[in-house]
Amino acid sequence: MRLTRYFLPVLKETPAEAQIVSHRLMLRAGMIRQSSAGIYSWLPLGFKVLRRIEQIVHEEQQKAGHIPMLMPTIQSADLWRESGRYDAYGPEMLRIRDRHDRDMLFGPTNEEMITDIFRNAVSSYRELPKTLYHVQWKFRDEIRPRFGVMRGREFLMKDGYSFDTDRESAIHAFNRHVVSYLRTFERLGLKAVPMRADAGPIGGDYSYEFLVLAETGESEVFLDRDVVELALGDREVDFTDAAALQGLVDQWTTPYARTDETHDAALFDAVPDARKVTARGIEVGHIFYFGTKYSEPMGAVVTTAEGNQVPVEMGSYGIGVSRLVAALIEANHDDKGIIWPESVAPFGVGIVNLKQGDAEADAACESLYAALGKAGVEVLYDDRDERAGAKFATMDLVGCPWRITVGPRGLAKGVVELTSRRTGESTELSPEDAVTRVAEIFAGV
RNA sequence: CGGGGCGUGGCGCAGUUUGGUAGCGCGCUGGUUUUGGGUACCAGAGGCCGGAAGUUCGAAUCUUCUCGCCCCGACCA
Repeated sequence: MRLTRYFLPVLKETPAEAQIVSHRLMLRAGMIRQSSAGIYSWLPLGFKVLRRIEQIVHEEQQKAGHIPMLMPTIQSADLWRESGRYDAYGPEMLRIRDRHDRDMLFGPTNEEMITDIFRNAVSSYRELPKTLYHVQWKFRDEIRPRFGVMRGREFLMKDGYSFDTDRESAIHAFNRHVVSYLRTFERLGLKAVPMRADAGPIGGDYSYEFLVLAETGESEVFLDRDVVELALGDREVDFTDAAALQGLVDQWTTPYARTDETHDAALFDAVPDARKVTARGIEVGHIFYFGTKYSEPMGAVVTTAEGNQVPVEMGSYGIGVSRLVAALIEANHDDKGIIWPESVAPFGVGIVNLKQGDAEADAACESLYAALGKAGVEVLYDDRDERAGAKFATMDLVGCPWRITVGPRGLAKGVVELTSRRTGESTELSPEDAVTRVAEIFAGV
């Protein structure tokens, strides 16, 4: 993308309303604009990142055997009256009325709707297990929206729902989610830790939340260093192997890891001092196994092999997709701007033309731009007629992980400069080698 | 919802206490200059001061009502 043809309204100054770093940077980098309290438009750059994250979430869900679909944002109140949540949910639910005076609502979650779909279509244990999911906009009328998309009212969430005949199978579904979430967050370049959680209003007896570790996180977390050091890496995971999954889950959930809300000082004290870690985190995922909480009142039953009718065992599993954009920035920034991990960067590499209008510099940039595009790398070419300083500042702000700097001085020596946004390290190399090098970096992403 | 604060050009702000008809920086436009980390100078454009109703000869400024936004708290992905 050529910057002169893109829509990237960057701000030199920080808008007054933004308090936390991710909100500031998202506004300054032209990723979002507020539309009203807690509701944002996603400008092209922000939208690109949002889609990148969504794509990774989809891929990892499907690797785990979960089935994508899409449910509507607007739901009928009747379903919620069946589960009893229409009254229980309170003013956080945005209630609306259609022209026929029917009570509708903008969905804050989809348990009722998916249960309804399920009960109308499935009646035998033979069709189980199944896990369905979608990525859809939700609305929760927060009392006080804040921190940009971190605590917005409208937000993009991946929510999945598992259906199983018995508890054992349901735990397997739960474990698939634990491991697929670990993989998802790892691919996003984040360190996320599952922590035992209170089930909260969604209910249930088995619940973990996933916290991304970031210095500016909203909640205090207490952990055993052992869990921080765990990583799946390139390990192959067979999601159908219940025992193997249980092993992985145990590995991640046995070491102490709690948020301040569920923190147990006595248990934490049992962790050797050298391994005690106190940090800050941002909740980016929450998973629940809640059994028959919805299937029972809503009559979602299947016939078992023995001929009995039993309510299905269910779980629900959320990832805050739009919130992840902010969490990624909280975990990856410096005082100049954002530093995207390669896996989600809206543009993998930026080209800075130090002397726009100089025939040689222009030509060198054009051929780099074409070659990188051909190599499958997304490029942001700053072809504005701006000073070098302005171009560097913009590139740093929007956070391209790599930058190629092209100017007459270097070209006279036959080199351009390849710089890592994260480390600031630069190497001079020929334009051809720069393309090769960048292509290598992104080949594995 | 309780407590606090703020609405003045695209952004950041001053002016409000002591009413006299709007100003600064950035950005924007044109020009000159400059050119390896947000260049300097010149000349411009752009605001019915969130909205409504009052008080007054006169309101950004005082009064009342209203709308919006932000911060702290309880709540949440």
